[in-house]
Amino acid sequence: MAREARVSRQTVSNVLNQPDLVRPETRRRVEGAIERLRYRPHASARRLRTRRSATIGIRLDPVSANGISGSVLDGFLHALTERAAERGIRILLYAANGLDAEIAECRRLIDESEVDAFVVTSTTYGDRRIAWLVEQRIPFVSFGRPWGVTDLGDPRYRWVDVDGASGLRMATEHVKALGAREVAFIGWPSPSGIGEERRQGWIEACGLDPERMAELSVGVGDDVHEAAQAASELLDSPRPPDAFVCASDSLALGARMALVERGLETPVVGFDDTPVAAAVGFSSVSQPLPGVADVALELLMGPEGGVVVDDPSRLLGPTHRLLQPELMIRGAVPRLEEGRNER
Amino acid sequence: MAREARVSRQTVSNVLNQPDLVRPETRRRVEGAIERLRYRPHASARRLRTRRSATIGIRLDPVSANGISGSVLDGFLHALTERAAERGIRILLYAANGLDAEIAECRRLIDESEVDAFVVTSTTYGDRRIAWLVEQRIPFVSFGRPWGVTDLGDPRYRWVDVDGASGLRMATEHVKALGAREVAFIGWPSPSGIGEERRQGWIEACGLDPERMAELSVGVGDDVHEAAQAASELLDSPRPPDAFVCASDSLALGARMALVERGLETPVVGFDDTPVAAAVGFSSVSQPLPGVADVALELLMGPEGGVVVDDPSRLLGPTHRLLQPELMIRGAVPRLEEGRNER
DNA sequence: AGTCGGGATTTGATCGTTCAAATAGAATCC
DNA sequence: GGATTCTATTTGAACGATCAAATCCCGACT
Repeated sequence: MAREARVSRQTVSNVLNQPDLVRPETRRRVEGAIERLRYRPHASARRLRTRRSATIGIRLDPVSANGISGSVLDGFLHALTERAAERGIRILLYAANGLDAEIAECRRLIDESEVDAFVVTSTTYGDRRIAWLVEQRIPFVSFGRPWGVTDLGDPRYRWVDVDGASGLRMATEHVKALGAREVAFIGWPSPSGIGEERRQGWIEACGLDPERMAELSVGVGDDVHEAAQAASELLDSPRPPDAFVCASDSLALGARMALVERGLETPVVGFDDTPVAAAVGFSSVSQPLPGVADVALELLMGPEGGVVVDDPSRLLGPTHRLLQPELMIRGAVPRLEEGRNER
Repeated sequence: MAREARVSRQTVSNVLNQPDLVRPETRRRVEGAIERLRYRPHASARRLRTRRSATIGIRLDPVSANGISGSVLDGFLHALTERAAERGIRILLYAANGLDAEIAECRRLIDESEVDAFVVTSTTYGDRRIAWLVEQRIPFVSFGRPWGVTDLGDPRYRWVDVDGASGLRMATEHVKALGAREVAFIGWPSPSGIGEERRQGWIEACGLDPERMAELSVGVGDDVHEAAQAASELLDSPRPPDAFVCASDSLALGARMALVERGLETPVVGFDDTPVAAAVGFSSVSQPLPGVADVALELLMGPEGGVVVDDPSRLLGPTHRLLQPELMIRGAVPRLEEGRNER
């Protein structure tokens, strides 16, 4: 290769990595040779020398754990892979059963220099993985706030998340604009950071007095039938709500089925904009996954470039970001016979 | 490291890769040192020397294209990652818009020695990717038969798939065992290899005369509303069917909603056993994804070991396998109020 | 005793790249 | 004119592992 362009190997390397160091004339000659020989640098050799893998690890968690909203991780993964490719970064998957196994796997990936950093998802209260990563000074970013962590602003912890309260505010205001006056909220029982945050958005926007609010707010497991039952009870009560906003598409689907059963057209809004929402045709709050992926990479590597910044304090700028969701509005699909959606 | 165990670097390498070459006493000493120093071999150095990346590439396709059944790829990916890890193999993601972009990306991954092989999914009629991979002699295995390829048995093409006809046969027999006599089939319009195969299973098991069969078989887009409308028409006809078997969970969900609307309990069976089926509570044909992942790796690397076999003819044994699906049976959930599912 | 055989271990070379330092060449300065 | 500076390019070494060949060691055989 170097011979073909009559230059040294280092010049070839420079053309690829620091083109401005090379005289334009030489550069063209080398580029010509690269083209002719279809030369591609050997990734492993580069990694060995630079001591960077240019690869980010992400855990794929069990499908069963995700339910209908599994498509969120899916969409995120897709966006992340695309955006990372633009920076010359690869995404490596790993799987693990349980926290300890995951920590062990992360250790392996770092020790063997398979990855430079991790993207962590599905964070939980007092997540052990995160404590470990911080302690080991392994670069990572999490999609999801550190629920239960005292210092949300700790610069050693980089995170990006979507503002769920804002999402439910939008959802509530949307159904009110459609004419609803008494908007019910179906969420999960209290000890859920995400659920409580989403409920907060509804509280802020529903405009009901506290007593009525208590009547119209229910918490059930993330399950279609539980949600359907809860919705049924509300609908059969003396003062039925005239709209439902929900903390997830599973819950929204439950509400929707309760409504279908009664032949009602009451609007329902879900959360996560899963394929189910698109297929069934109800509105849903959509997380801006490409944006989340962008920000995640930015928090790891700065506004551009493909090198992971080890020390977050060198990033200049905040080490966490909260993004705004978007409401995907879908027609009410009054009767099944008339319904058609975009696909 | 080598010093710590008072042996040469090569002996350390042997302990790791060919332990039986090393005297047990020495081996123990080296293993002790490995433990003490937490030594882990550097993946890139190994890859550079061995000229193998021990990594398999797989494309993540756009979420929008998958709809409700996106969880199938998800589940497969998870199983594949786990199984590959057991063989010391990693899974690398890539994304691409369009066939040409995908081929370009594959070329890069191979040229830069990022991956040793590919797992191809979502195969289509006369898939160009596959022709290209075969021509370039790049090792790959596809999850999905080569629809439209003349020679299904071409040993240069390794594939694994699930027997959809068998799945629909099981589904049909199941609802008949529940007492159904006239089982309707909701599938996709003809020019779909997968759809036609699944229909075939219903044809074999439904036990109806051709004329009645034609009445009870409908083809619509993979869309909840279209399916609901088709189911509605059948239900409102003079001789309504007493069960539905469907080519996908989207279609099954549509049928289910048409039934809920009418307060009926007619059994419905879907395909792919997505989270939707679990959440809503209808039976569905489940693809054995861990098995598919196992077989895919076996076709690439032989019954065990972590080295991709470049020439399929050295595999001894068939280069393609058709697996049997399993029927996930769920209670009919007669009324929403009583329904509870496992999660 | 010397040689042979074979298992265990070591040595030297190599994979393909980038880093760091050296060199060559041209332009600038005093 | 020679020293100085700067740019463009080359050279030697190193990254950390494995391959292939060489060496060492020990017991068996002649």
